[in-house]
Amino acid sequence: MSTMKRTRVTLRDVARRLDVHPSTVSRVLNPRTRSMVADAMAERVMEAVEDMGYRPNPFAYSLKTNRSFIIGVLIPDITDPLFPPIIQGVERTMAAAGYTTILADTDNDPERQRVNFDIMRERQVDGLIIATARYEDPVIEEARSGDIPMILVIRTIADPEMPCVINDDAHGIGLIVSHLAALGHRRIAHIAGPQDVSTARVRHRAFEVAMRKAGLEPDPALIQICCSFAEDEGRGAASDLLERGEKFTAMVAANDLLAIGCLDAVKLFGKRCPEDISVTGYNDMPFVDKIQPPLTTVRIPHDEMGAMAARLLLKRIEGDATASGSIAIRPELVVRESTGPVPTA
Amino acid sequence: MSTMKRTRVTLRDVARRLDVHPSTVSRVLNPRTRSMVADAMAERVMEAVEDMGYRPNPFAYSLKTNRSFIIGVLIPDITDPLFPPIIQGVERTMAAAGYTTILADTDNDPERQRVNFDIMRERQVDGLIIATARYEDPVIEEARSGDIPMILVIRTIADPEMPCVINDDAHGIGLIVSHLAALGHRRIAHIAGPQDVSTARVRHRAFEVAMRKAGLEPDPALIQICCSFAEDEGRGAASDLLERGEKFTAMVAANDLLAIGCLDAVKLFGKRCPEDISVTGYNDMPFVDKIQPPLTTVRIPHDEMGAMAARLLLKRIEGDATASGSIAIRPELVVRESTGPVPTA
DNA sequence: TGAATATTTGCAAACGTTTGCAGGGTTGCT
DNA sequence: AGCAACCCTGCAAACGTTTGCAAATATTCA
Repeated sequence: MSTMKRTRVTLRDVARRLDVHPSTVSRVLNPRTRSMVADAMAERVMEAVEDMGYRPNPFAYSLKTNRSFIIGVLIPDITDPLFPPIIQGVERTMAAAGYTTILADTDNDPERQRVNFDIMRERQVDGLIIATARYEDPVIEEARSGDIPMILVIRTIADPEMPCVINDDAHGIGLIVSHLAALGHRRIAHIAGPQDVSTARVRHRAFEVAMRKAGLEPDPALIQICCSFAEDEGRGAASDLLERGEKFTAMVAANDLLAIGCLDAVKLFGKRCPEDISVTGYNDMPFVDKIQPPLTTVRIPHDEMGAMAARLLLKRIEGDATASGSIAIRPELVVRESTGPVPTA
Repeated sequence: MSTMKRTRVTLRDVARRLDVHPSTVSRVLNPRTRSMVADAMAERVMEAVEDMGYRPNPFAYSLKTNRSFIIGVLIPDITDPLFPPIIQGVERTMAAAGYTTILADTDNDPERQRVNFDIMRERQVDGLIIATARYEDPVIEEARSGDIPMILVIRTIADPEMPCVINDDAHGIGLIVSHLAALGHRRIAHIAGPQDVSTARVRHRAFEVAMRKAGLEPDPALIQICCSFAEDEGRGAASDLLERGEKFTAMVAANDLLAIGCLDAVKLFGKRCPEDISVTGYNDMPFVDKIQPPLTTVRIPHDEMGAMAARLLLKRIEGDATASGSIAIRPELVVRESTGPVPTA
């Protein structure tokens, strides 16, 4: 075996060695055309392919067929613990189906979202999984009519026709609110997320309807809207509430990161959680059971959602355009120590 | 503007429109050959390119040039909070340089590492950033002689010639041990990581030399070796120690995840941290300051390391093969509340 | 002015596949 | 035996670029 394998072995090389035409080799290798060639020949071909260590050139293939077997994933911020499990779910099921995943982190910036979207388009990805959707998202809207299949995950857009894999936010918030109501809380604050992303928006609405359903009137003074799903935003919003001297015994944060910020604020103002104020999160992200106090939150199976989105996308790519339909997963409540009975004031 | 843009516009299309040869257009677009064509012509070409919305076909380009402008990243487990910042660092600097990043999660499995490595090879990546190296790693060893540039990050292999971006583990462990020694600890346990990865191995050795340098003799009975960097491994190892009734006042875990497991075990056995036993981690991963008690650990700038690895790789890809050399970053100690003075027994 | 040289563009052959079409050889059927 | 039907394989034209070489034109210089 020569150590100088200058150039990779090509379809033509193996054809030459067998003294057949390249197309024959090609046909043997392609399952769809495999049956066109005689078994004996196929046998010989496979042997030579094996022996020579032939590997198809993906560029030539893609150039010819316009299929890249690459799918793109758009993530708002990969350091947010929410997203790695999703990526993992996507990557696994895609890899199993023979696809490679290319990743772009948009840093929560619509401008970078657009740029990355274009890059993926130029790379001719076979499909796109998007976790960066804003509620009204021009990039996605205008790309919909395009030729490239895409699935939203976690966040969706205004148009209900858009295929997506999300969780049932209304249900999740319902669980939280009735949990708190059952503990006797009546004055409950809501630390809402950025209203241009669907999850934050829906959770906000859901909070109000859940309150009413529990026989409580949501107080506008107790609703704070944050600009992003970040810890310090949560801290700021909760501090605001506390500073203004608002009266409340529980805070429903739109996500775990915000909730952690709230916890900070509670400590900062010399209050205790849950004795003075209960706090809840959303997502049950990793390690949220290790913080002090362990956070009551809502669990979403993020990896599973990634996998589902991938499967949905595969169906679309493989032409089953009818196989549309979105999926909304039912989250479950996980009660820990950040919620407790309302203080007997 | 027709809404039916059936097929993307090609180099030939814009050439035809200008009544020039495709090669001319190609030359205008390529910075290296740009000077070959007259300015006036170049002007016209650019205009047409702009106007027709021409985008080069990456497959054709790659097929011709054997350059993919794709780099691969091999990660052992993307849900380990250690790695997202690295990925982010890599992705950002690569994107800025015009490269796309493809990601593979090997799930800590050598077999999957090999498979993913091969896939990337077949995809003709221009370079590889590898965070999955084991100390003796046949896959990497045998790929070294290959044509494809690669940089290790975080973990390295036995051969010191291999280019990598790591942290100075010996220094980091030194900081930890002298911190504990200064607090009066004399019987210090070490919860080591899997010895087939360089970080765990080096930290283990470093622990012993740091102990001696502090005038203490490391007790083999106080050294536990875990099979993976996982929480439950840490819990198991620490429980073992406690169950055996070993006497010690501090535990140096090889990383934060193991440390969290240790903390669990301490609680489980009715001890308090840091009053009874001090615990330290390594990495200063996100949220480790929020757990109870906030963890004393060693900080590594993961995103920065990702970026450095990317820059190093770019240099190699761009032919500056001389620009080798590895980088070892000096970590810093961050003291929180999981370490305290030795209990006055 | 004429030859040498420099500048600009065109030509055509790749790069490694896929695939419609056609031809040659077998087989089956009447 | 003759014809149709089939099965297998080869042929050649793509796919959209890049690039060495040649040709044509413009410039320089003595």
